[in-house]
Amino acid sequence: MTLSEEDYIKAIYHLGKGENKTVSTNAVAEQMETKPSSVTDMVKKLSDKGLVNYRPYKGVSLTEYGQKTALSIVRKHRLWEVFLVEKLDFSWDEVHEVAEQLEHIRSEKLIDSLDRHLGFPQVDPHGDPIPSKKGEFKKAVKKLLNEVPIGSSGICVGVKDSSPPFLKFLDKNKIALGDSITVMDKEEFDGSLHIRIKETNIHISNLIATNLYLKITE
Amino acid sequence: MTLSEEDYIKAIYHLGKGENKTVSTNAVAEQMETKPSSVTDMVKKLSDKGLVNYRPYKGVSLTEYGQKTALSIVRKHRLWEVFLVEKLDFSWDEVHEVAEQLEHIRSEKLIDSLDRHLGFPQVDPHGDPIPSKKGEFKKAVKKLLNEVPIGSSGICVGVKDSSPPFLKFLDKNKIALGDSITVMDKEEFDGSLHIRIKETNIHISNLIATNLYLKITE
DNA sequence: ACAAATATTTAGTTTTGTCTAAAAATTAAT
DNA sequence: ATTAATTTTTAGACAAAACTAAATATTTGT
Repeated sequence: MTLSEEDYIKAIYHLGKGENKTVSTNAVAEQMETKPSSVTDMVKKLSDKGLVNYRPYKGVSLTEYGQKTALSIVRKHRLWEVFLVEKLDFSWDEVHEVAEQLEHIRSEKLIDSLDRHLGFPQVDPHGDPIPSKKGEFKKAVKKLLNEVPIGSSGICVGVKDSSPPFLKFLDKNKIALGDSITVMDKEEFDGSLHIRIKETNIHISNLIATNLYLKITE
Repeated sequence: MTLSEEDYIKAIYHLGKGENKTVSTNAVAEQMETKPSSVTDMVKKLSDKGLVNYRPYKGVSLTEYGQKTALSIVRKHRLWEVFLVEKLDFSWDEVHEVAEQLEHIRSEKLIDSLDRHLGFPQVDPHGDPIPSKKGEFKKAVKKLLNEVPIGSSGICVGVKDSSPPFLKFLDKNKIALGDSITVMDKEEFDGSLHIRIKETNIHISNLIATNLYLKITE
């Protein structure tokens, strides 16, 4: 597998949203920032190698082997992201570019050791699940905080309202993207929530909760 | 800089033994496991880019810019080696292949953070010095243990006598390749040495000391 | 259902890094 | 100091991965 082949496999995987959908040549071209004709060429090669199913004009999907390959790349990418954030103090938004490079390093021992070194993390800093060595992993969904059931926890991944007052509120309450949040309890009366964030419990209104996105793994 | 260009720069650097010697096309070809004609092509390109001085039939050497580049690659390689051994429990002889890949990762922040994370190590697991960010570093020399002055320390990098009895002796005394050894004192009478290895002091004969190589940084 | 719009593929180039075979320069040997 | 041996370069080809422009399918709108 060349670097380029790996990038295509990953692109097809992500466009299929983890589900193994058939995706169009154009979609792949856009994702890869390349031309559709280049995609056609590459997809033929990947098909010859048994990594994808390709029917001209009809699109492309991953074979079982292709999926395994994609999951192994995703696993490496996400483990490196955890490493960068946990061990090297990278922030949430600085990790992607470097992980894009690190995900291509070939060494099974390296990845297994890294996994152990990090304590076998289940999710990356964006709340996305890390596939196991065998390629198993939980699905992640994005939900508004007010829709998260009591007892569940997730990673804060975005805001619905991005007005300065709201962002200022988050800042004052030390709520940041990438933080892990657990819903401890809900008040029936006003829909306000008791949440736990970074070892402290706080109480937030329903309005706040309807403007914060969490990523939850089931 | 492409991966291949980086590999050539590193090869020229290593053939020049850290000193900036002019090296032959053939020597580079052998080091890179490629053909001399390929080297000629690449060396012309590197010359156009200002990384090497090249005179046809006369050989090639690094420019100042080329040396800077080489040192930055060597720095990355050696820092990753330390990481693999110290943090991921790789053994002495497993690190090289993986570090060859990791040394090409491009991110200044990554390397600076890694350096800090590792506690700004001065030498890699083979006892070779790690260039600073600015490209400064101490020279390393390989010496027999009996030639090491009192007070100096180095990394055990090899044996002169590799007979089973000697290796058994080393094993029994918990002396292994990659260990850091400090010479605490010498006995005038028989040339025996008091050395410190892994937090314990032991006493070894002169004969043993004449068969162990240390790498010392001045 | 047919023309127009869009999506996809084909054909022909380009660049990078490699190779082989042949030519030229350098070094060594008598 | 010539010839022989070795080293190095040149010339021409090839594979990978990209591109452009043209041709061909498919989809859409009326």
